[in-house]
Amino acid sequence: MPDETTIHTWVLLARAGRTAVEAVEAELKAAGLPPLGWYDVLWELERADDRALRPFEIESRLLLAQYNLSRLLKRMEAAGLVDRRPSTEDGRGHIITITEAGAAMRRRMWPVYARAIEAAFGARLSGSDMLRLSALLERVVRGAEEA
Amino acid sequence: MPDETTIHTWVLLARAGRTAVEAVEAELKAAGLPPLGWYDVLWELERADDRALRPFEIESRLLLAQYNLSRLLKRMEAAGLVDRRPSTEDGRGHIITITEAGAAMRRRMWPVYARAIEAAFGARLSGSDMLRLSALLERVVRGAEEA
DNA sequence: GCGATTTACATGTATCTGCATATATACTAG
DNA sequence: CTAGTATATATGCAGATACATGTAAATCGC
Repeated sequence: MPDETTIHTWVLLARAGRTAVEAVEAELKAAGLPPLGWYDVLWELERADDRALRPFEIESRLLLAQYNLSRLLKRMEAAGLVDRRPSTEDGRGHIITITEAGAAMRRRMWPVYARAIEAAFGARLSGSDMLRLSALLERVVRGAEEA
Repeated sequence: MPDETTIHTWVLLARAGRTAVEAVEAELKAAGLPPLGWYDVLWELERADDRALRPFEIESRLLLAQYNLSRLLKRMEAAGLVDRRPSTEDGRGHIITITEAGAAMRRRMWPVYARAIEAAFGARLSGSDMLRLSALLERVVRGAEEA
């Protein structure tokens, strides 16, 4: 059973994660831009080999539920930010690529995203504290991956 | 603009918070219990004076959107876990109290919740690291409250 | 090389959330 | 007082999410 400190820290972690994301989402929305999930997909695609990924690859990288990603990609395709073509190697599979409009959208989102991170989060900790936090969270996240 | 470490830490924070919550939600669901939000409301009520709070008080303590809480309370009332009566002091207001069934539900949820925290989170950090993480998150959360 | 299982992805349906707005009461200025 | 504004709560509607399940192709066991 967890001790008091662990419980308190867990609650803080949940709250800090939620408010951090909400702050960024609010800025994106205020700027008339799509939500964070769209950015994540665009970014994964842009840095992938050939700017292309299979849905199941995006799913595992972003820890999204399969049905959730399926519909997210449908919306992004409808918005013209990604393209979809059947995989030649795997008859079940699709290949998702980022369009030029998708890359442009990601470039428009980034400064808003970055400024929101700095304002809602970066400004609150010194560089060395940020490194300490990073190291601790890294261990929390890595532990979760195993399970 | 944020530096690389800040961005990386922000992403870790968002991911750690989300997976931490999801791990607990999954355990609650597997045990046939209501989601975390219900627990939070029950807990706030139980530790409040007279085990009663106005909706707007719950809202500010849990950082919930007003319309979201309104509907959450409706569901919990339908499930018999809370009671609602009009406020005598404020004609606009309601007073929410926890029922005996609500208190019993919270007691049933707690061990599942606690075990999930320990497994998904507590076991990954030593006691002293947990204290360090707590102190850092505290500063992140406090900063967010100001804004 | 064929049935059984697994993997990749989609979708119907129910529930939840967000947004805008409604309703009613309280407060405040003059 | 009264008009205007602010606060407390609810709700119609649209969009997003969760769950269960469907479809199709790949892989595995024998």
